[in-house]
Amino acid sequence: MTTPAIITHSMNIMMMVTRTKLFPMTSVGIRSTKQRTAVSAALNELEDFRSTQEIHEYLKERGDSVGLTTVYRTLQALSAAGEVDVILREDGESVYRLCSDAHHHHLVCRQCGHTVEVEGPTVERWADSVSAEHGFTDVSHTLEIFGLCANCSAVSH
Amino acid sequence: MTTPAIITHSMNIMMMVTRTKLFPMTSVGIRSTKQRTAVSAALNELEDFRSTQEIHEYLKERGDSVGLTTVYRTLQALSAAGEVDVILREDGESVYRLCSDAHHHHLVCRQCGHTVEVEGPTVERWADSVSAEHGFTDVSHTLEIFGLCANCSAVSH
DNA sequence: AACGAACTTGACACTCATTTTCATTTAGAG
DNA sequence: CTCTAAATGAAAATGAGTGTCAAGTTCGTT
Ligand SMILES: [Mn+2]
Ligand SMILES: [Mn+2]
Ligand SMILES: [Zn+2]
Ligand SMILES: [Zn+2]
Repeated sequence: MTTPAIITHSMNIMMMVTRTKLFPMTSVGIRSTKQRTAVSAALNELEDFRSTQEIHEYLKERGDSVGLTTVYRTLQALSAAGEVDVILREDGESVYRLCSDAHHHHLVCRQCGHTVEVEGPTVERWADSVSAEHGFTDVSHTLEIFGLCANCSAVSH
Repeated sequence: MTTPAIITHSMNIMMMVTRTKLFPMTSVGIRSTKQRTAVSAALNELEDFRSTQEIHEYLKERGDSVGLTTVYRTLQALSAAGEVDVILREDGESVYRLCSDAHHHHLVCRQCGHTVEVEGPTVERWADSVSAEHGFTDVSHTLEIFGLCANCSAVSH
């Protein structure tokens, strides 16, 4: 009953297609450029959260060199548009990842960066009710779980 | 049935006493200095999360001038020792606060900084179980709720 | 296909929180 | 009191992110 490799591969392809997000050029005045396309492509290929500098480096190695300033601007625009998720690493650096559309949180390996999306309807309700109890409005929350993934746990004995 | 001012004052004193935490000088080689005492005193007086620079400024106005580098070092040592809580503001700057001992999270006003400690046993269990399901070990989590406190909500109509 | 206004890019200078360096001062054990 | 490891703080360095602006590109219009 093991999942055949071929199926896993197809699933990966499906996931990539599902994850594809382009720079939001829908509204007037927003233009499609090869730099924005390259950044979107990089996010599409990278599985885990990456910093602006890492994505810039990735593009350079890949051949699609894009100015660092442009990578900063593009990632910020994508996150402002809600097309990518951002989290602050413990050192305060912002890292980006192309995620699914639904509201979710992350389980992040602090060793290798491996990321799993997780949902918790109970947590959402708790956050809403505790906010309301204290009269807070216009609330948002951040919730991330850091640890060692199964792989990294095994490696370190 | 309004709480008399005198009682409120006593309660504040009690809270201050309860909240008091000094720099951890228990282990050998750790010394008690007037700078560390001053930083602990400032944390004791400040209610909300404050940045290193804000605490440095507060000490200057207060008369207990301490070098900025020393304030950085002291706050980092206190947070490493678990004596104070630290959270990353959305701009990536670290802010510190003297909190209660028990594990808890925060409801933070993004306008005025007013902070409320909140607990959520359900959330803790959820975080543990979802981590276990994915084989993660050595997990920790961050969870903060940002919004506008009742006061700030009222002010902005 | 050519035009041109608005948008975009990227090299470079700059900001500012945090870290490093290191000469000087200080806590506290003996 | 003396001595020395620990601590301080002024100054320089670091580095992620931002502002500037001349040059390049996109795309609707002609
Ligand atoms: Mn949530
Ligand atoms: Mn918790
Ligand atoms: Zn891992
Ligand atoms: Zn407020």
